[in-house]
Formats: sequence, structure tokens, C-alpha cells
Amino acid sequence: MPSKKASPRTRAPRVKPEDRRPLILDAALPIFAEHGYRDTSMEAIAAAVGVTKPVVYDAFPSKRALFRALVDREERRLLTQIAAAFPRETDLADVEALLAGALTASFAAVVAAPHSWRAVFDAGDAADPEIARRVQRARSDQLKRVEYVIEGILASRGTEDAQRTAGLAARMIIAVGDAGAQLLLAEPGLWEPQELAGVVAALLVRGLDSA
Amino acid sequence: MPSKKASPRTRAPRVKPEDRRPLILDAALPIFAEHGYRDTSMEAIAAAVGVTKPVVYDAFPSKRALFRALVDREERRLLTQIAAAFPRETDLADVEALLAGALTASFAAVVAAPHSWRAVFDAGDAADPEIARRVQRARSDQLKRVEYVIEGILASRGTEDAQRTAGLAARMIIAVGDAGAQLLLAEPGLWEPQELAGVVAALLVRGLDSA
DNA sequence: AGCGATTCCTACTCAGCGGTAGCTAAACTC
DNA sequence: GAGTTTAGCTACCGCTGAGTAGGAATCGCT
Repeated sequence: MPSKKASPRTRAPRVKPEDRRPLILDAALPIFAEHGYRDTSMEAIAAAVGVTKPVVYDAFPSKRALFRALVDREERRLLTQIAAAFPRETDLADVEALLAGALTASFAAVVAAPHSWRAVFDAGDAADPEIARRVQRARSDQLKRVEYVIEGILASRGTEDAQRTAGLAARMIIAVGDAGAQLLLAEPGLWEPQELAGVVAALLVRGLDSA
Repeated sequence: MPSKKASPRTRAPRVKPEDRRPLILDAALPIFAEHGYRDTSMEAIAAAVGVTKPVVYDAFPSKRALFRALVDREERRLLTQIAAAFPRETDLADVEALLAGALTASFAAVVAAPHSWRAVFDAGDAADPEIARRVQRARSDQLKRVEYVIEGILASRGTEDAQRTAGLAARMIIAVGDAGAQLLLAEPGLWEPQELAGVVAALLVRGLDSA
């Protein structure tokens, strides 16, 4: 029997760090998405790229930096996709159509990039404080935008206490959107994004009675 | 200078393990609720009880066992409180009142025991697999119950595709309930549980148009 | 007071993971 | 093909946190 080491570890092909970086992010995404920040090790990421740990550290200075870069990239990807699918020149008076359009765009983006969604989604809780703050801020900005639109609509109807009600409604809309996204991922094929968006929008605007 | 040790660590009073256990759970609850399973150390729990690590290990054989006991207790507490506040003999025909009653009970329980809610809530994700399964199962049972009620209502109205729609509606109801609970905790005092339940129920049943 | 039982504490072990030093092999140049 | 550069690898360090062994203090009983 030869006394060579058990697993000689076939050497990985040579790749420049700048080309290695996106490969690492690609491999890291599903791992972070599935196990979360704390339960993902640099070792595991390196293995997924088919490489050893120091190679990863040649591309990113630290785990936090890697995750930060990942969240940046995936957040941009999601927002770009949503923006691309967002209907132009919506009629502000037709709330239901407005909602359905926004939801369709969001749902489509989530279905197209489920891991991105998952990773960014719980980056707000578990990851390190800096990233958590950024993600929470992004979510809060989104909430404010929805709130602003709703408040305008309610005010134009003369609803009393429009501000507080708008805050509530905005939160409910986002909650329902999140739940819809999770449903799409949990039971793929059960709903088409567009169909789901229509039904959810109807439910929100006209209520369960419309079902 | 005296050569005595810096902090002689005042010895904790003697308590029997069976009496110690609930004290440990009490101290552990807010820590787990705030930092999650992975980011909570036995050391931190011990310190919060005013005791050292081995004492905690005398009461619970492992971190997982401790957390499991905690989730058990808090889950029971929440369910008991909800059951106690749940309206008797609700009219199945008045969906809005039914929903408002259920939400009021849930909201009240969450406000009364916010840490329990938080701890159990994200035990489904981050904790160890066994507990995650149990919590997810509990949530899925809850979903099924709501789904069943909704399906009955929709079927009695002759809605087509009642089953799929009921599944969706049930998820939306739970999502909205969760969001309401989070709102109550995030901005305490802004809404009374009962008031919030009423508004949310109206929104779900009659839609945004009713606002 | 003396003695056993019970409870707590000091002081470790061990494993896992983030991060690094320094050697080795592949590619590129001439 | 020799020399240089660049990328990858082995083998380590240090720290943190779960879990444990064994000694020290306190209670209860006689």
C-alpha cells in the first residue's frame, strides 16, 4: 500500500480573486439562505466552491464582509427585478389595480430568486448588527412609502385618523405580501404569481366578502 | 494591597433544583427572546440567575433541553391565555365578530407575555431541529384549524375553488395577526388590543374600502 | 458541636470556527 | 527550461462556548 495521504485533495483551478468573488457569493447564497448567518461557516462556503478556506479569505477579508457583499448584491438583484416588472403609470385612483401590480412585481421577483429573498429576509434578525440595521432600514423605508400612498388615499376620502390607520394598513399590506411570497415558495406551482397577486389585492381592498 | 481575589463572588443562596428550574427559565426567557437560540450562552443565563454554569447544568442536562423546556412552558402559557380570553359561543355566521374575537384574545395574550411570544415565534427557525419541528407543527395545526373554518364559510356561500382559496385566506389571516402582534410590541400604547382587533377584522372582512 | 447530605463554585477539557503564516504548485515570461 | 509571479494548500493560533470533575461552603439533624 502506498503511504500517500488519504485524500490528496485535487487542486482547484487557478482563478483570479476578482473572478473568484462572484463564484464564492453564488456558492454562499443558498447556504446562508438555508442555515442563516451564525450557522454558516467559512469552511462550508469554501467547500461549496471546491476550494479551501484561505482562498475565500483572499477574496473577502472577513465573514461579515462576505455576507455584507452578498446581501448588497442580492438586495440589488431583487430591487432591480421588481423595478423591471413594475407597471408604469398606474392609476392612483384604482387602488386594487395598484396593489395587484405591485404584488405581481414583487412575487415574480421572489419566485425568480428565492434564495436572495430568504437571505435578505432574515438578515434583519440574525446577522451582525451593522447589516441588520441596513436591512431593517430598507424595510422601514418600504413601509413608509406604502404608508404614504395609503395615507393619501385615505385622506382624500376624508377618513378620520388617517395617519394611524394608514400605518396599520401599510403594515398589513406588507405582511400579506410577505405571506404570499412564502406561500409561493412553500407550495410551488399552486399559484401563479400574477393570479395570487390579483386575489390578494382583491382580498385587501374588498375584503373576504369578495371571495 | 491584600492578595485576596478581585471579586470573591458572593455565594448564591441554596435552592433545591426543582425550585431552581423555574427561576432559570424565568431568567432565560428574555435572553432567548432577545438574542435567539444560537446567540444565547449558558454562561449568560447563569449570570442572569445570579449563579454559575454548573448550577444551571444541575437543573437541565443541556442547553437544548433547557430551551425545549422553556418553549414548552411558554407555549402552554400563551395557549392558556388565549383560551381563557376566547369568546364563548361565537356566531359562526358573523365572520367579522368571530375574527375580532379571536384576534382580541391573541393580541391580549401577546401583550401580556411578549417575551413568550418572541421566543416561541422564532424557535421555528433558528433553534435545534427537534424544537423547530415541534413549533412548525404547532403553527401548521393552527393554520389548518383556521383553514377549516374559512373553508366551511366559503363553501356555504358556494365559492368555487373553496379549498385553495381557504388555504390562502387562512394564511393571510394568520399573517395579519402576526403583523398586528408585532405592531403592538413595536409601538406600545398606539393601539389597544381590542381596538386593533376590531379594525383588523373589519379590514380583512370588508376590505380597505371600509376604512 | 459534629457529621452527613445537598448545593454551589473554581477550574478545567474539548470541539468548532474565524482568521493567518508560510510553503507549494501552476502559469506566464523570456 | 529557468525565473518570477500568482493562486491554492497544509497546518496552525486564539477565542468562545458547551459541558464536567472535584473541592468548598451551607443546611439539617442529632
